[in-house]
Amino acid sequence: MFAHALRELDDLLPKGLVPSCAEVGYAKGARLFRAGDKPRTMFFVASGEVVLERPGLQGAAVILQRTRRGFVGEASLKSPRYHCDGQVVAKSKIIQIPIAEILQSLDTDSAFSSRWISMLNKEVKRLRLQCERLSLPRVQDRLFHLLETEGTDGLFPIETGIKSLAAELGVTHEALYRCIYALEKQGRMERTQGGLKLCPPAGPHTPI
Amino acid sequence: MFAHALRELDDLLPKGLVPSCAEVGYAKGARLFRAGDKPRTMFFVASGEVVLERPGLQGAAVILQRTRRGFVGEASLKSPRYHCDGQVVAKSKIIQIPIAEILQSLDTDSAFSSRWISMLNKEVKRLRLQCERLSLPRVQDRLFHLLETEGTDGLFPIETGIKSLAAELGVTHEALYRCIYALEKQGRMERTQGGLKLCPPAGPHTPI
DNA sequence: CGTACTTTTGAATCGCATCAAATCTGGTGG
DNA sequence: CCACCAGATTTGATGCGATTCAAAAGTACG
Repeated sequence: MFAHALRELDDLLPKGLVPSCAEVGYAKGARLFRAGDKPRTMFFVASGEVVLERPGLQGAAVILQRTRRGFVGEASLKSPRYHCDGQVVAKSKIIQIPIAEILQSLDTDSAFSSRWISMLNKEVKRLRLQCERLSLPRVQDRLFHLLETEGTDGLFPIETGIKSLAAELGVTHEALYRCIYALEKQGRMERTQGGLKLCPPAGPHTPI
Repeated sequence: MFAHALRELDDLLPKGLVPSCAEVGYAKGARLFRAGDKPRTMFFVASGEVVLERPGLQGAAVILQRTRRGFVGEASLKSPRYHCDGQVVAKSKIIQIPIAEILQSLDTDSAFSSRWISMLNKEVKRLRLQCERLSLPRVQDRLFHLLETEGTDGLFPIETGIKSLAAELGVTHEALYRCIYALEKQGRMERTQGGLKLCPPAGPHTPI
């Protein structure tokens, strides 16, 4: 059994697989794996932050994925070796699940296989939303898009602080702060206890 | 059997399922489905462009996904109803596959199930890359990221024109054009016949 | 040969990144 | 309990780069 926050893992994995999992703490700067390594365990970031990166042709590192919560590189589930490095960039707690056992369960447990597909479906959906969001040129539009798609009734909880939210929106925290302030002043948004709330647009002729 | 471009569908689907598929042409403006409809067929965009959208709280439509090639809303595979509209925004050819048959095959054909998972894995990988790309603030960085991650040896084919590429990068076509021009002038990139090519950085001390 | 679309170029404006720094916060050890 | 430190939050000033609007030139297609 994992902590409350990890209910999703509990619900996803077959009961028999849970005992094989381990929750490991990592310090900032640790490395989960290197390019070339053979994938043996699947990593699920419970808290903290992990990036997958590899050196680019232009010298600078190219970031392939940045995860603050969720699986890292499920796509390597069936790869013989990693094509990138897995770096821990903030103090993290990470659940490790043996890949061999996952693969075997996927083959033999069709209910698990079905849940796994559902999980991937949800992930695909979420990522597409995020892509559309990041395509919006202005911070304000990205924020509205976030609240409208990920919030519940225009209410969106901020778990990990504005800075982290800004990173998710692909903007600087300064820009996000100023955007929120401006929207508050216009009465289009409210900062509530640990969250953001959308105010209904006061349409000139809102029908009853 | 589908056209050459659709080899991937041929390879993915079980043989028995292919005859149930239909390739349908759509005009710009057609609607594939509405929010509330029950999903009955899966859509695979062979050419053209489809968007999934729904009205946002702020009035304007919120785009959930924009597809020029690939599945539209696989994530609705197991949903009882659509939560958005599927609109054809450019003359398109779309393959339709009955959902019931897919679900049945997934349950009974574990090899197909495995291929389906691999397909989703690839999609997740691709989407994560795109998210990272869109998080980069400057057009130039997005372009480099694209060439380094999706290109082969720094060579990237432009199939559908600069305008479409610009949309994929989340920038205006004007900005993209100017960016390419500037990089060419600096000798860091070349426009080749129907594609872009990265020039190796002339490091001050490149070892032989 | 005209029409629709893409490509290309220009000019003006605006929003965000960037750099800097003050304030606030929680946590740590003296 | 207080002094201190690391990190997050907040505010300010500046410049760059992208959007936006406009329009010319090129191109595919019926």
